[in-house]
Amino acid sequence: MEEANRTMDDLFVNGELTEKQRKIIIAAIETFSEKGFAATSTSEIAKKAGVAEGTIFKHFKTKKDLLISIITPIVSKMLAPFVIKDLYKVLDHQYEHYEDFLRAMIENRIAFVKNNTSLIKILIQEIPFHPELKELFVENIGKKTFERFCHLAEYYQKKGQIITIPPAAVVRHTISVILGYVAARYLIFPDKEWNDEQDIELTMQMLMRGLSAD
Amino acid sequence: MEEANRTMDDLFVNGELTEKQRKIIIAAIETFSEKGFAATSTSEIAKKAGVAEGTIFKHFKTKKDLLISIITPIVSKMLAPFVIKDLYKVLDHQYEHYEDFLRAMIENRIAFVKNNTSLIKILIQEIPFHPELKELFVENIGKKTFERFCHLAEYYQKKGQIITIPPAAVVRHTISVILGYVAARYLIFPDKEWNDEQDIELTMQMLMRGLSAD
Amino acid sequence: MEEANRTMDDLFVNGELTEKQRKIIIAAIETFSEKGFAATSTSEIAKKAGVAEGTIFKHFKTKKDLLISIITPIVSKMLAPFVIKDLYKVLDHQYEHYEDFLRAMIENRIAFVKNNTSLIKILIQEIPFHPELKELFVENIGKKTFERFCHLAEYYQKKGQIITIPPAAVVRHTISVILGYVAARYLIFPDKEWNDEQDIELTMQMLMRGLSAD
Amino acid sequence: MEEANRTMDDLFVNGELTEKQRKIIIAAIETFSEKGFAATSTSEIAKKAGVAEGTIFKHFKTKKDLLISIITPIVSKMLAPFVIKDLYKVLDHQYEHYEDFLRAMIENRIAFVKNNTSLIKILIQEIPFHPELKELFVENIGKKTFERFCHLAEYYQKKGQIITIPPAAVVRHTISVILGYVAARYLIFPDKEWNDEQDIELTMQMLMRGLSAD
DNA sequence: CATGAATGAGGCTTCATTCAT
DNA sequence: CATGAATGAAGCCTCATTCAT
Repeated sequence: MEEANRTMDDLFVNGELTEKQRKIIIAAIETFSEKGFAATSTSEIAKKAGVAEGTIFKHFKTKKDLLISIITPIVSKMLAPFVIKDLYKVLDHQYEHYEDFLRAMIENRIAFVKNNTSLIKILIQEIPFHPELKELFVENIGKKTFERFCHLAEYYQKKGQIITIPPAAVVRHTISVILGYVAARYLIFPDKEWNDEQDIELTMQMLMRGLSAD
Repeated sequence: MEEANRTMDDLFVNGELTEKQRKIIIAAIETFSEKGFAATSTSEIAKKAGVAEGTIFKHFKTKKDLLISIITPIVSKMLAPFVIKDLYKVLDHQYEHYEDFLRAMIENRIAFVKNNTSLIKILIQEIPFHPELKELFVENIGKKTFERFCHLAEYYQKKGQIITIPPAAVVRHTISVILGYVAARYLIFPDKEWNDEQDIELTMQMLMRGLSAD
Repeated sequence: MEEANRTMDDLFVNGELTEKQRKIIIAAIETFSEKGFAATSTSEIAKKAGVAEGTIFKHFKTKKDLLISIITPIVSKMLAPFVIKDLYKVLDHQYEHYEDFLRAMIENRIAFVKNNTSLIKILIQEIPFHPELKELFVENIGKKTFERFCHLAEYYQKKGQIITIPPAAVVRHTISVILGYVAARYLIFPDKEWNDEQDIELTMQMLMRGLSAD
Repeated sequence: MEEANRTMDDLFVNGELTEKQRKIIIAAIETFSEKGFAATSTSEIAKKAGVAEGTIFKHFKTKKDLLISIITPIVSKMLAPFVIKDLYKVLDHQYEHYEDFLRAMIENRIAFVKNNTSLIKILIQEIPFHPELKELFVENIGKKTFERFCHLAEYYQKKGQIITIPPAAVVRHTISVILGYVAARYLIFPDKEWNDEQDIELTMQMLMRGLSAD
């Protein structure tokens, strides 16, 4: 596990996981994200984790169970609560402008993606093939987060800062732009040379111009 | 095969494929996109194609060969030339405004995604795990297409229509917004109720405001 | 087919074999002797022979049939009759001494092995696994040839040239020595450097000393 | 496994082989020697060994691995050291005459062949098709053993007991005669009626007469 | 708790053989 | 006569999972 995935430890260390369980999960994350869930064998995970094959099944009834044990925390404990907390904070702090909020947001998201590359890759790869995961994701991110975000958008619309079109459209556009940048930067072409500060700045400009009232 | 994948037939029918080969490819596309490459068994494909398992291997040396035979055409024959031709057309027709170009573009892309949902899903899912595919993709789309797109952006910048920031940023932003919309609409939440015309209109507005000079 | 297997052509050309049949047989001999019967696929033979897979089965009902069609001639048409004719010649010509007979014999056998390396390899490899072949061989070589050889030995024993022990023992010993040399020279270590003339001379000496009366 | 292969147990029992591994090896030896390596299926071996097919591959990475695990011990642990030890013994004990040495030798070899018929059959059958095996064999037997044997021959030549021709020729001849007898007796016609004592005696006589000085 | 030998179902692939053209 | 597409049985091997130690 490289530097990049620092949060992972936070996710899986503090819990009531034993040392072996942690090793298994770490190994599984690494391998799943490299080769995909279906192409990863439990024996490979066992070897990489330094445990016996049987040990995996003592802790995770099934290979799929292991996948779910990996994905659930990101979705339900990390993404959702994270965002939600932030959103509350946002509403409390009352960022004066949508732009301020977005800047906080984008920083936040970038940090998250940076620290969880492997996990996010797994999430993206496996969601389409596992209905439970999809539901988990849609319910948490798709519904709760999206809804709150919409309220926020409305709030800034009422303040006259951003155009008054259906807030859902604002939100989707905002997410498109941010995720588009983050995905290109960290998932698709992580090895290209990037000028992070400038790129973010430009992206913010284009996004804000597109949304600002007037 | 549902309605949605109409272009597929264009891709795999006209060629010098025999009936059986076509059936195999169709079945493979369907299954790969539903369950993923690694989780699909050749026996399953054979059954769905109404063919003996051995027949698959008479036509495709390897299971992976089958995957490549499916993906190569979308990447090299469809996406790239498609876009490139369009870009030429664009330069010939001399769309007066970047917006006109974008509207043509977006329509074009939407049609393409609509008709090739399965293939695109496979492409997205499998690229991370197959270096050859990744290279194929990067070389064709990432390089050629992106470059031409940049030239276009510059052209409209010189005409004073869009902000003068590095054209690459303009292009990335444009792609983000378009792909973000298309992905959400056709790949991630195809079953949500959408108001296509309005959504596209709004997206275009936000995009154009973000990019227009002044 | 290299120089070494010249007789093969004699064996399979003159017969009523069509061109295709000959090509198939030549290809089969080459491959069988290189990789063994069981490890050779009919498709490989077809490719090497430049014919369609089906063509093989038009001419040889079965893969095994092809093997038998290859081996039978060496055993029944070549080895046996060859030897037998020679033996008659021997008895006619009335080689004065057993040694003269042996020298003729050894030359004869060496030429035979040299020209039929591939075929003999196949013969040796496959006989143990195919009872019909074994019987074919035992009947023709083991019985007929051996018997005649014994009569000859007796003949020279009566002439007082070789020791009077059971002729079968004389024959077996003679064959051991000759085959031992030939096998080492042409089958087992064909690539070692050999001093043919001297080696044969010495072998003959040791053999003759061992057998000569007194 | 019949009586005949008693030594096999010595070869494969004492090692650190588990019971299952032993069963697999025994079954493999039996089947390989009966039908040949290529014509033997792993499922057949499993069935005969009373083991699941997968178990074979837990212990031997590959079918070929199984073959090598069978052959290596005969070549490297049995033949070579056996002979070599004997040769030392020979030189220590200082057999007075080459004949004494040969008698010891022939007895020794016969016992070996008797107890390892199956293994030797496999060895002979498979060496031509597996370069690694060939090298293994040539290196151990062909080189080391042959060389030592030559020194011995020289030794008896100097003692004036056997003819002074190149020792290599003496050795090859000796081996021809002994192997010729042993092969005929135990491998080719094991079912013929043999008069062992007399046959050996006669063979020895012919061999010795052929080699003795004067 | 942990191990790893054992399992047998199933995966990919090859093969001898058939048959319509 | 020849072809080669098609077959399905069988081959080698991998895998998730179990269980006795």
